[in-house]
Amino acid sequence: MKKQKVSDEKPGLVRRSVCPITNTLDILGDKWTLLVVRDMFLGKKTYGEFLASPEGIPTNILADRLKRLEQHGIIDKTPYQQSPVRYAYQLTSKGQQLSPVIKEIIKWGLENIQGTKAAMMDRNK
Amino acid sequence: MKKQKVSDEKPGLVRRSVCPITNTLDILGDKWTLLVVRDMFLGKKTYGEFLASPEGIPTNILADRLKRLEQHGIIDKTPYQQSPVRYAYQLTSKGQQLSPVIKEIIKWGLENIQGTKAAMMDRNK
DNA sequence: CCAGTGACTTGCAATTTGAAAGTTACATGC
DNA sequence: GCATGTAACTTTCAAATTGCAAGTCACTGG
Repeated sequence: MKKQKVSDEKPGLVRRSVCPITNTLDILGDKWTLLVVRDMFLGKKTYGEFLASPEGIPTNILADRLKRLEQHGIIDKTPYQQSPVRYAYQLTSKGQQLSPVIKEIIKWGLENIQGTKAAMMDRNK
Repeated sequence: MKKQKVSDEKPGLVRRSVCPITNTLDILGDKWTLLVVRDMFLGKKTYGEFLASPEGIPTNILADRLKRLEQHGIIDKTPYQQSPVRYAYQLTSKGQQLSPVIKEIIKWGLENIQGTKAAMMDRNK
């Protein structure tokens, strides 16, 4: 029932439990993070492309989530041009391994929430 | 019989998009909701049992999440005794269908977050 | 009558969210 | 040269949500 500090790791990190679900939720458990990951599976790469998604993520939230995903090694950021510098984000292998999670969430949503559509998950659309 | 879904849009419902991921996150996308679902897969049934989990969910959050899960038809609540009345929560079939989602999250967590352990997901513990 | 238990509800401070506006660094058109 | 545009953020601040603690309610058992 006690929250434990992780002995060897990053100072400041408080682990709620050793449960893999709990620890995954501490990284991905909110309304926006997985939508950014979804967009990257759909081939989107830039800040502007993420902003353009239909859900309308606020700019400050997007910046924060990109930073956190990067810190957790789920995505990485590289400049794809200089003058002016522009960045491309992409999934690391850790991020790509989220594919089965995303897939099962899509499946559950389509089967259990009326009005959801698979169409938008089509990459060439 | 349980009450049937209405085909009309619910009055308070604001849909961010038709994406199944988005709509799933609007129900389950936070740090606590899936932990309650996890506990139910582990056989826990009562308010007190959920409270006793190692993450230490606050009482008001637990009450709120149980209410929301019930409203979304993912769990249901029945009195298992009278005088004083005591309630048991259980997953509906909609809730049980979350099993593959949970399974993939556990898998990702175990493979990608150091210090997580499968042990606690054993039912007879 | 009093303590204890299970299932909540309430109060309130702290944290997080989100809408909008501002910033930085260039590029292009007039 | 200057205004406008664009991409990628950062800042501000009110509103909403979270989380700790305490309180409530309906009993039971001693």
